[in-house]
Amino acid sequence: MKREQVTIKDIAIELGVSISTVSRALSNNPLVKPETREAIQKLAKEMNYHPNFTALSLRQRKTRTIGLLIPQVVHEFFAQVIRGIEDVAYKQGYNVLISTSNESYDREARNAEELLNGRIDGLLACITKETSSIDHFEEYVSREVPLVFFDCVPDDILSDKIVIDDMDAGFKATEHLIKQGCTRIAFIGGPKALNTNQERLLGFENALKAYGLPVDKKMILHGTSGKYEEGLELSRALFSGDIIPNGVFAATDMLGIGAIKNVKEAGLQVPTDVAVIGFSNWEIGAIYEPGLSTIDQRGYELGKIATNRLLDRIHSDHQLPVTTKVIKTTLIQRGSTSRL
Amino acid sequence: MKREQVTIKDIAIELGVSISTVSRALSNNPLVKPETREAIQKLAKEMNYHPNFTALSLRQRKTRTIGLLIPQVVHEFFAQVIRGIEDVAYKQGYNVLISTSNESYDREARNAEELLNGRIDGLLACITKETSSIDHFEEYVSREVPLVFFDCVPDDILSDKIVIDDMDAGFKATEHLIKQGCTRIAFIGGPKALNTNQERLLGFENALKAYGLPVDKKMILHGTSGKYEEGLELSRALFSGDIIPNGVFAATDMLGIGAIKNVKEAGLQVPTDVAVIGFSNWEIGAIYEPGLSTIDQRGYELGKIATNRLLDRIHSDHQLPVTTKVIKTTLIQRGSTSRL
DNA sequence: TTGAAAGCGCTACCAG
DNA sequence: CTGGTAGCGCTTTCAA
Repeated sequence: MKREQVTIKDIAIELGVSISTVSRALSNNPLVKPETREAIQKLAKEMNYHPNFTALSLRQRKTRTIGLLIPQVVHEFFAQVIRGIEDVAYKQGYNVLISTSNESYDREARNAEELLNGRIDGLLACITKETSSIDHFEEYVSREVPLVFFDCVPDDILSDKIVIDDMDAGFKATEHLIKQGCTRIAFIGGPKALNTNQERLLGFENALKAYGLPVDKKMILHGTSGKYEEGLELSRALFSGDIIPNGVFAATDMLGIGAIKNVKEAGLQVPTDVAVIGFSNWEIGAIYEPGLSTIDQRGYELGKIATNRLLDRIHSDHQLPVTTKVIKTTLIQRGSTSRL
Repeated sequence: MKREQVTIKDIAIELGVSISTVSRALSNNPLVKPETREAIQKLAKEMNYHPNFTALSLRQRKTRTIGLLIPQVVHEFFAQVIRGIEDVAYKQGYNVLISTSNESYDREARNAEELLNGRIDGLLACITKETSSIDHFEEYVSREVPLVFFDCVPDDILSDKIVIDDMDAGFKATEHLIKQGCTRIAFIGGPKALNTNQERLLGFENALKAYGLPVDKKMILHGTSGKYEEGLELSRALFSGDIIPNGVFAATDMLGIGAIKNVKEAGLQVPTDVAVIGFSNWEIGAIYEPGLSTIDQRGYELGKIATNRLLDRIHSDHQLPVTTKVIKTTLIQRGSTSRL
């Protein structure tokens, strides 16, 4: 049915030489006589020869493909990460095989196992919100298949990790609110169990303590999705309590925007009555009114760094020591916290 | 260095049987004696055997991988498309190899050629804004490698295409503005050469004509990026002209939001003075104030339909007729056009 | 019911 | 400088 791909055998027959010679000629092996080589290369071009990728992979035991395992794609942060990965991978002639778990632990585990069959040279992974057991990654470690985690990483695994300094970022965000004169600051975050979320909260609490402000558990609320609607709800709960906050640190931009919306609906002014800072630096925050102050999560850099690390590991002929790289974030101030 | 993957040969040696028997046992071939089969399967599990993907691909001449060639990932529409593709692909046991062209024609061409080496079973592609020549896709057609275009598709190629009905959508959007009482309606769009953009403009003009409104070339402006900042600029140009529009059809949501922002800054009210409708139904439009009316571009469905079509083609043992599927869009009305 | 052997497309070794 | 051959891991015919 389908016209088959041209193989070196076809070229060899056509020219009456051996396959070995064709193979050598095509890889510019100097042992081949120049005329022979040119004739072969010319014919190869004419016949539209492309080396068969699968055969090459099998032979050389490498696929020039890296796997990417993430919870979702419809997410500005992951999209940025993918762009970083693609940019580095493309330059080095690698392809990216994408596998989304849809925030499902089972799908993540299944995908991770399936990719462990020699089809990728290494894996970049970000675990889901609900991932607790990491058995499905242990075999990468024991088989020494290059594996680099980024952003949401498991604690107990001997593997490279690239993360942003969530605690430091949480501290900076909270400190910023304090310096803008906020005295009653609330935290609204994503899933309680998520390690990035925990770190941001820790930074929040540390900042309050550092500046002598009380840490009030009633001012700390957790959601599940980290989305806009949840921001609205959590904010409603917050502003119907005993103590009305005058500052809110939201662990995601969408929560932050939901919070602002609620505050405005409650007849309060942002930032005068309540200052709000988000987290991630999504495009929407710059466009929303007022502009949302936020922490830049640097997805693009994260993707690039993780990929470079993975490729280093892939190309290294000896075991590299396992490292955890922590990336510092930057604070972006916009209208939602500009009180002074 | 790395601990090798377990192969059927290892199992065969361990059990003192031939590799053929192991192969058969693992594929549940009924010819194998039950006890032998069970012993083999048990050992395979114990040894953590995973069939080598590359060897399988080479042998069976299929990779269970589909290629995806898109201009960018940091784009809500493409993210939705990818989600649709992944969902269908995952269910059918296919993996997705992603290749972004970064809106560069050269990179698109290079990627397309590189993927034509037997590493994918078929390709899903959306061409870039600047793609004119499509030589790099012709070989897919001549070699009968399954190829399905979606969204931005080339005109002159004998290949499946899945597109949304941009002209109809443009008509609907404009008609909606007219029915809301707009009489001087402007169009702001992306690159003039982009076929989706042209279709939307055509629908716009048709609607004006159908309702007896004049088509004024001064009220039609094109940009290059389709982004927020461009919306601001185009809108500024529009509102500093002789005729002040009371309705704007923006060919992307970001252009629409830029336009709204500019209108507000100019001291006019949305939707009372100027009604604005966008295109794509990005999340930001629902959150922005006022909410942006828009056309739902149905990226998720587009991705699903395109993938199903591609897989049909991959699985079919005879040449399927080439089809173009046109998907109807739906209008979503929000505050930015609710004048009545 | 099992084994031997060919072959998918390619590279690399060993002879000549 | 060139050809023959083995082998990457697997399936599948053909023989036994």
